[in-house]
Amino acid sequence: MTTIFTPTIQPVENTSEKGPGTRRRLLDAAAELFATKGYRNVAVRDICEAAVANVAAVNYHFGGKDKLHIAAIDHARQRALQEDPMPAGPKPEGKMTAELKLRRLLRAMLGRAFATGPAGWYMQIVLREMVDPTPALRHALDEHLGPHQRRLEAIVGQVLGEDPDADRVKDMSSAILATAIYYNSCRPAVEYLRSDFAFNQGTADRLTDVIMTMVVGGVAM
Amino acid sequence: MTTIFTPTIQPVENTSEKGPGTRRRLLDAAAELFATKGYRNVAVRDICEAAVANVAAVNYHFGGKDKLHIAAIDHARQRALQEDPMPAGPKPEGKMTAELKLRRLLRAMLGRAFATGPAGWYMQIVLREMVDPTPALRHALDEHLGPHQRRLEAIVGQVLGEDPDADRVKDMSSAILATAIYYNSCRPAVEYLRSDFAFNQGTADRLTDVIMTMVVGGVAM
DNA sequence: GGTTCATTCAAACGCCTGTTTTGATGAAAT
DNA sequence: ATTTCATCAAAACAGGCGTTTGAATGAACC
Repeated sequence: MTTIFTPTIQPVENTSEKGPGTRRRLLDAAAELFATKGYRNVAVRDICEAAVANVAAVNYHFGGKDKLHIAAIDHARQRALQEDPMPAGPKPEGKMTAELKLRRLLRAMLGRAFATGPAGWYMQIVLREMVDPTPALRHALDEHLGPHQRRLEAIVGQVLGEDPDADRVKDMSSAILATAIYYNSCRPAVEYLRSDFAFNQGTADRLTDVIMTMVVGGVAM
Repeated sequence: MTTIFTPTIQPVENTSEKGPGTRRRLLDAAAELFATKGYRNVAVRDICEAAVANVAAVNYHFGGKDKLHIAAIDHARQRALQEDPMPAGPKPEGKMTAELKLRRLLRAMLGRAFATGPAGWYMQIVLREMVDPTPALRHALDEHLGPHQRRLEAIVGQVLGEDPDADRVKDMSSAILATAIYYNSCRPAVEYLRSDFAFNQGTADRLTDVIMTMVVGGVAM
């Protein structure tokens, strides 16, 4: 029984020339489509067409649409981190005030919520999981959104000078997350309700200011 | 050509005994299922089974799943208003302070976002339209969420003492709406992220306080 | 009794979905 | 030269979907 020891041969992922391999093209196409249209609104055939691959490729490389979904979530984070390594990074956060830390994290969240292209896929695909859960919900919360939310709560706790487990801290953190979700997942509705609303980085700056004044205003009770 | 004048005979909607007619049962079942599971996650067969009706009934009475969806949205408002006529009603709002008006509106939004049963269907079904638009999006925004949002912006404008069209007013109003959407549309994720979170009216009270302190704190700049 | 007509029903239709099958391809190993 | 094996591709598959069909029902009206 040598088969047990065959190391499932990681196929070297085509480090040669002639562009990325099929597996990588599927991950890119899936991440983009899942992020922009949502898991249930994207057919496997759409992904394969976008990736210039055969319909059977998804099942061959990933074992099913759901497995590809989970892989695409992790892949989206890698793409986002290599394009925009801003948050979570061991930045010069050491001596920043809590308020500045919060401002930077909030700005990064909104920046990604507004971003188009690979940098925006990650947040879009994870936030979609919250508003319309799929079998990948637990993975997204355990590996991605959960840790992020705890980091947010820790900073908000510092700003408010309260225990990170206090209801008030968690409620305010949720309000911040909620705003990111809103602009990220309700984009068509926002564009219809506020026709003058511009989804650009300047707006992200303005919203950062508004929310920061609300949070630090909330400190004064 | 007498046919022109036939009044499309409103079938009296079965005012007699033996329970509501098929059309009404379909509307109730559709409103509940669309609210709890979402338009795309509910099959016409599910609705008909819940309404104890034949599969063809939806097309006979409404002309298609999409038409039933729009009718169910309007029906859900009627059900909500007759169960809980709180918001929008010509209450003694005349002499209230702007802050109190806002508190009452916010409390009503959160109450409905948390509500289970017919009173909660309306907000759930409309907010779902924002995070996962369907062909009924324009109807939901024009007839339901749009007017509500303008009312919210008017009150926030009064609280902040600014023009209701100012960006700051609209941004804060959006943050309030975003919070309602969050607790309403991300319920499974919230329950997983905050296992101690209770979806009850007491929590709605607490959240009302938190958000109010953030908004009025934001006044002080 | 006969006619009309809104309503209900079982069955089927056509389409789209994710998945599987079967065989071809081509480079690497023997 | 032959075998091996990961990869790809075309076709078919089974199931679910929204919708349509055509007949049966049954009360209202002449």
